[in-house]
Amino acid sequence: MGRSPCCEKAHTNKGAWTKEEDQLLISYIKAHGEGCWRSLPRAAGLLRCGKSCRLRWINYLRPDLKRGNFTEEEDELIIKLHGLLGNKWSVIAGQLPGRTDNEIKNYWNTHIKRKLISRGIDPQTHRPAMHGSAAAQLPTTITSSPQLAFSTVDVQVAKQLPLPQMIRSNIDVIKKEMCPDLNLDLSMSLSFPSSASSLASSSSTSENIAAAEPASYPQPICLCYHLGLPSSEFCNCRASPKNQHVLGFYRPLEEGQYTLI
DNA sequence: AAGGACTTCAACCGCGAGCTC
DNA sequence: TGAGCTCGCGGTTGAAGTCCT
Repeated sequence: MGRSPCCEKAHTNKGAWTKEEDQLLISYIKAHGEGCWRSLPRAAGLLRCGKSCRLRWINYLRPDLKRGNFTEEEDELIIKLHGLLGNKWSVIAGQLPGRTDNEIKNYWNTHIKRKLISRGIDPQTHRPAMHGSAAAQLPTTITSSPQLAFSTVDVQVAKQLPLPQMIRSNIDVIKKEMCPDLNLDLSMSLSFPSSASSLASSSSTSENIAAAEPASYPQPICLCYHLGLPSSEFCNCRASPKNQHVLGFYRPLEEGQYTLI
């Protein structure tokens, strides 16, 4: 029944890693690859627990890590993703190649929080900082609380998927588990009638009908753009075949093929 | 130069999900 | 079926470095 403990805590080192320990870990992983963290320390000749080895490798020793300061673009992307996802550091890190969740979490706490506060923005809600009754009067809806909507993120899957697929994955979970009857079609449009004829039935003036001509509609607006995501990287929005004034979020299938979600 | 205050970030801790036996 | 284990996550800590007086 069960298994033996992952390590003998009494015989493991703790605290800062030495160069020798780093070298042992690097050489072992180079030779054998990442694998069973439980058996790695003994196999590599390290007096550390597997958890500590994993952390050291992931956060510090991995060769694909990007060292150095965060760029302005990375800053802004972190802020936007945090607004969408909340403290899902691993998911956010998945969108920033070469950065770790620990690094982003530290950077958020030491730099970005302060930056947002200096802009007059509450770092938790991403809203203008307010005090007292003004803050209390704000509505608290699901749409104003993205952290809630993403609370059931399958992090394992999300970390490996591009952002649009991750959103799709969460929508599936929310549909199935939370609100099976809820229509979560991720399409949006401005609040104008779906056709001139329908408008004609509700209004008898020719001026209104003329004003509703499709040619006079404004360009459709994309939610991804509104969120500030770089279109080339994440956005696959297309106009709906049913209504050219509605932008739907499309999941990429193969080169040039998309499916509306 | 000294030492106290503040900042940074690597590492630890505890927990939950999922897996194994 | 359920106890126990592994893995990975987010929150927290504390040593080391930097700034300020």
